[in-house]
Amino acid sequence: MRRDIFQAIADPTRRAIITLIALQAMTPNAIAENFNTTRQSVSKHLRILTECQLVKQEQQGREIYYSLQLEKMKEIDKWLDQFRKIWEARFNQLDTVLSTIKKQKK
Amino acid sequence: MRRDIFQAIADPTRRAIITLIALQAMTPNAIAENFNTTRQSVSKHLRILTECQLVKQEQQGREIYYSLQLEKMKEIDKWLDQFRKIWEARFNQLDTVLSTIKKQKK
DNA sequence: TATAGACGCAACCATTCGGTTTCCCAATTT
DNA sequence: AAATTGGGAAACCGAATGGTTGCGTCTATA
Repeated sequence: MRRDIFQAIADPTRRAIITLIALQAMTPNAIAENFNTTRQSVSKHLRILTECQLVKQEQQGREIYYSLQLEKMKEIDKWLDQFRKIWEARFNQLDTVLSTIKKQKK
Repeated sequence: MRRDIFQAIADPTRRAIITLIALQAMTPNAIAENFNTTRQSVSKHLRILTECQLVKQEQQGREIYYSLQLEKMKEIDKWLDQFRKIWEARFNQLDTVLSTIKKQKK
C-alpha cells in the first residue's frame, strides 16, 4: 500500500478537502456538507490524508476536527524545485539570447 | 477518464520518467533501460503523460523522442500557491509574536 | 526487396481505488 | 438509563490502474 503525498493529492475530492481545511479545522460531517458526498466517503479520504501526515486530527468531545499539516505540503514544493531550477535556467538563457539580439540590432 | 497533472504525477514511475526527461529528450527504449520495466509499460506511462500535455514527442527517423513540457509543471506550482500564501502568513504571524516577546524582554 | 528494430495500440489480468452499506463505539441529551 | 448523534472500521462492488503479451506499422539497413 503506497501512501505518499502525490498519491494523496491525485484525487480531486481530496484536493478540495485540503483546500477546505487549510484555514480552519473541520469535522467530517461539516466537510461532507461542502460536497455532494457522504460522511463515510470523506472519512475514508481523511484516513488516507492522515496516513501520509497531510492532515492531523484533534478530538473535541465526540467531535473530531481535522486540519491541514501545512508543513507537509512543502514536500511537493521541494520536489518541484528541481524543475523550477531548470525553468529558471532556461529563462536566463532566453534572456541572454534576447540581449544578444538587442545588441545585434544596435 | 480523468486525466490531469495530479493524477499523472501520482505514479512513482511516472515521476521518475519526468525527472529523467526533464533535461534531455529520450526514446521509450532508453527510458525503459533506466528502470527495470518493459518498453510497453513505459510507453503507456508516456501516453498518459502526453495526454495531459506534460510531455511532448518528436519523431526522428524511426525513433520518437519524448521530452518534458516544463511549462505544464507550473500548474502544480500555481496550485501550491494558495498554501504558500498561508504558510507565509503564518510565518509573518510568528515573526510578530517573536518580536513582541523580544520587546517584552526589554 | 526482405529483414530487423522502434513503436503504438488493443486485449487481457490481477490489483487497487472510491463509494456505499452496515455495524459498532463513545459522548451528549432528555 | 435510554435515545440520539458524531464518527471509525469492515465488507462489498463496480470502475480504474499498471503491467504483460501479441500484433500491426513504419523506418532503416543488408
